[in-house]
Amino acid sequence: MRFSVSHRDGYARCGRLQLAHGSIDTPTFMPVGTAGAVKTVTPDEVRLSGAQIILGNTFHLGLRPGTEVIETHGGLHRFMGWDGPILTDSGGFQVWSLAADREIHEAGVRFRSPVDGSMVFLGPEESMRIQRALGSDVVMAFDECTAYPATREQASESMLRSLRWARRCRAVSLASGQVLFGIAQGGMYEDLRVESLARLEEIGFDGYALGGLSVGEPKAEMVRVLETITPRMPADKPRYLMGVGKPEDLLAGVAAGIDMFDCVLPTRNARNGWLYTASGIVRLKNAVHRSATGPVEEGCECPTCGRYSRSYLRYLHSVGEMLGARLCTIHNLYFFQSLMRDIRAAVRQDRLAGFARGFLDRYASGKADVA
RNA sequence: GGAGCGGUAGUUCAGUUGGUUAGAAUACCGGCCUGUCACGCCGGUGGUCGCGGGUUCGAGUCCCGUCCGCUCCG
Repeated sequence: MRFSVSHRDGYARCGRLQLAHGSIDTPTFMPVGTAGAVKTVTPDEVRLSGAQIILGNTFHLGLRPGTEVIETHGGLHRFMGWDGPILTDSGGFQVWSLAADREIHEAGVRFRSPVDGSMVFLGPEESMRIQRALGSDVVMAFDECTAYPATREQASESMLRSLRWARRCRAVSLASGQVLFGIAQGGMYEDLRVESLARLEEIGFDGYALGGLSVGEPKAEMVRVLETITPRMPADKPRYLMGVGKPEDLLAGVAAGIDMFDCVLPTRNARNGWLYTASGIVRLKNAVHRSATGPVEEGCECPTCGRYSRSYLRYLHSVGEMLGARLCTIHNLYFFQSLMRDIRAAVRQDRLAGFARGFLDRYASGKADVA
């Protein structure tokens, strides 16, 4: 792995991250392909949107189809037909979001498999073993995502456990070319976050992530933690804000010094009829688009906007045609990637603050959802 | 011509021995979705219970008449 920052604009920075399966421009947005697929679209379509790296998930892929199947293909890249970089989430978040029937022990977590209902166990060593088999470029440490709200004691205990687990993850040897990122926790307590980060650095990781944000806390809380902690993350390593976010969050994250983001919003929202545009969100379900012959976004260069009207997309969505979900996903992926391109250009030219103001003005106008 | 069954939300239907502001699903309208058990979740509008009488403190529910639909028998 090689990471180089080529330019800074305040805390914001742009650069290049070289991984086993290719290089990516940072700041970057990673589409989520949890179960070995960016839902509804092909790897070629993902690539065409401008995405350079995608996510896979240890929890889901380990449960089904299982590492034995993926290993017969030589790893996740060939299994799913994506030859670019892949980052795999460790499964820690799933253990948190699938709260039912889970028991957290020092060794790891026992929980009910959503696949067949049996009790399964996942801990740091298991997560590393699975991610090694998947062959992802970036392996994430197995952590415990602290719930919100959490008392200081809960946040501290959870953060310290994640730290002990991080040390165990680091002790497992990965395949050649794979790099390991540590995840800072600490809830909304800044001093706990600082401690988490410092002790992760002592262990030493190839990159550092902020976990446990955008888990239900008020936006101002997230921004506060983001802005105070990010500048204190190691400057020479990639910084990853996990699970975020909305366009406005990406701008806030980059301004604070984040290099990597991932979020399900562009893909999930597409399936639910929300389309992102520079002038706000187009809610396809709204009747104003019933007979709208124009594209989702005037001037958008994505394949969807090039050929299809809002009226047609609304119709496809309303009747549940799969093509609707595909076309909307393609547009949203394009939108997020082109936003990141614009952000990188702005950072390179020392005008991120101005760009953000202009973007947010227009984006918040809500003009997109009017006839 | 006779008999039976059925007419309740735009649609398909529930509505207990007659008992408060008649429900559901779906459709329609709107809101939400942040390391994806998620083509999902939440909410809202919408009905002179075919029509007209009657019994009753009270009728979607019981009685009479009438119209419409389906089935069967002549």
